[in-house]
Amino acid sequence: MPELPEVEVIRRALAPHLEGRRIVRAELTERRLTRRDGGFATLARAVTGRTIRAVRRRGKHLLLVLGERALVIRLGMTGQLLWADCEAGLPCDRHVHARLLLEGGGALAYRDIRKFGEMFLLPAAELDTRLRLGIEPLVPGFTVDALRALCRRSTKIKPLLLDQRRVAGIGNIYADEALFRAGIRPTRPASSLRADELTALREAIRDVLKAGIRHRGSSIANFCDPHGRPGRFAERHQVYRKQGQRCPRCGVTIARILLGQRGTHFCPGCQA
DNA sequence: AGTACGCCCTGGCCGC
DNA sequence: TGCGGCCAGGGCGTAC
Repeated sequence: MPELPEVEVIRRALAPHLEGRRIVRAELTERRLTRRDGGFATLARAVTGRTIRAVRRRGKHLLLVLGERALVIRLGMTGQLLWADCEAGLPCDRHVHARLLLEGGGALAYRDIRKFGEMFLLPAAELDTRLRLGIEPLVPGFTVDALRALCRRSTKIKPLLLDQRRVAGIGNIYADEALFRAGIRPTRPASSLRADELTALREAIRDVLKAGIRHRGSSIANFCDPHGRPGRFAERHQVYRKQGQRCPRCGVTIARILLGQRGTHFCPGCQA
C-alpha cells in the first residue's frame, strides 16, 4: 500500500535512471490502467518519443514530467514500479500491465496485482489544480496553523487525515501511526483538538512520514522499491495491525475498530 | 457537509 | 486436498 513515504522512496530511486532519458517505446496491456482517458493506444502514442524532464511526487502520485504534459502514475493498493537496465531484466508475469523502454537501454515496468492503480496525462502546468490534492505534509507550509485551519470541522480526525483533498499522501498506515504518536484517538472530532494536540499531531505526522522514508517504506502487502527491495518501516509500526498486542507506551491492549470503512488501530489507554 | 456503502480486483488465509 | 467465503483498502460514485 504505497503512501507518501513509499512513493517518495520510489521517486528517489527512479529519478537518476529516468531524468533526461527519452521513451522509445510504451506498452500498455491492461485497459483498466488507462481507464481515465483515451485508452492505452492514445496514452502510448502521447508518451513515445518524449524525454522525461523530471520525476516528481505529489501526495501518493508519481509524476513523470514530459515537457508540456506529465504522466501521472497512481499505484493504488498493490502497484509497483520496477527498474531494469535492459528490457530482458524486467518481470513479465501476468500482473505486469505497462512497460516503458528508454533510449540507450533501461526499462520500467508497472506491475499491479489488484489493478487499483492508474496512469493518465495532465498538462504539466495544471497538475496542481487538476489533481485536487491538499497540502503536502512535509513542506514548511504545513504549520500548526495550517493544520488548525483544516481541523475547523466536526469530522473525525482520522478520516480527515485520509482525505487527500485536505492533506496529500497520508494513508491508513501512517494515519494510525501518527495519531498514536500524538496520543490522539482516531474518533475524536477534528474541531475538538486542543492547541497542544494540534502541535503534537503536526509533529507526529511529519516524524512518522520522514521515518517511513528513512526506513525505505512499509512493506505490508507487497511494497518494494524499483530494485525489488522491501522497506523496513513495518518493523517499527506501533499500532497498525497490532490489535491484541500490548501498547509499547502504556501496556494496554491495542484495539481495532472500523472507521470510515477502514481498519483503525489505536491504544485505548494512551490515546485520549 | 457529513456519513455510509458498494464497487473495482486478486491473493492469502480460515474453516470445513 | 479443495473450495467457498471473507478480508485487505485507495479512490470514486451514489444515496441519504
